[in-house]
Amino acid sequence: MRIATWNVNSVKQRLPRLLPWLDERRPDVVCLQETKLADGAFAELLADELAERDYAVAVHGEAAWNGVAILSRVGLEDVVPGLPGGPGFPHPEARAVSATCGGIRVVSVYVPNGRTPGSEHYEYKLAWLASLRDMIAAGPEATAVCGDMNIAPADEDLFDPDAYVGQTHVTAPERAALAELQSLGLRDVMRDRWPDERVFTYWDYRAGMFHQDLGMRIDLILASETVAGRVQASWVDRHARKGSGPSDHAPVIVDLDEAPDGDIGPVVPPPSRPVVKRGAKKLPQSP
DNA sequence: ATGCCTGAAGGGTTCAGA
Repeated sequence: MRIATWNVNSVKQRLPRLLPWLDERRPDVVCLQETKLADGAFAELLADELAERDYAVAVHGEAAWNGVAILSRVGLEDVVPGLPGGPGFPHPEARAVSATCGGIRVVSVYVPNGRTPGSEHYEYKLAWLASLRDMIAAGPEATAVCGDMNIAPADEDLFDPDAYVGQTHVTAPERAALAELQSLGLRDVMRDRWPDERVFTYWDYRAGMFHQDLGMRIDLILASETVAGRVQASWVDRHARKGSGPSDHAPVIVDLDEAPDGDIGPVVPPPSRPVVKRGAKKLPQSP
């Protein structure tokens, strides 16, 4: 069973990349973020294309901003939009959707950005993460929280830690909130598999950041013990960040043993990129 | 010059993203 998560940065704009990617990677479960479409518009755009590919769909979106979805070919039950009782800004936003797929409680999340440490939006981010933790704590053991956490778990997840001092995504309260979520027994399966690898999932569109591999690892698959124990492969699909019209995020893909159809899928793929010593690369400055 | 891209909304420019 193959699970993937991808912040597509507008599913409408990403359609020419998303559909071929589904056909190439053939994930069983896909968590999408930043769909940026209301549910009706999502269905109008994608319902037929996804049905052709045997995907059932759970969407929770809004026009223009945010929006999450789960696509599944291994069942889609007990769909819950949002974080019940969770905070808003000021109103609840479409940043989470949960469903049970192939026996796993799958949650697609788009954690608030936070904008500036100490701001209202930052407090909202922390409150939102606490609410997510509460929901996961009340759920079943077999769980996978997948999505754009908007937190780099450690300095190793940044191309240049110095460039992020004082910024969101790296502050102690954000990392503590993530650690609290993980303390429920969720493992960062990507980092477990590649403990010393330079591996990023997001690269700014500007200044050729991707081509210099100046990025961050903020898209995670957090799996409970029984799920993490089934991981056969875990990688970042950097190919999806290349070429024309990419999202600024790359998908994270995890393969579990015992796919429902008995097919474990492709053999273990190569690491996301060759081992490169972490350097003190700096963001190129404008003249 | 936080706005070197990109997307979206609503107009001909602003805001958000991380």
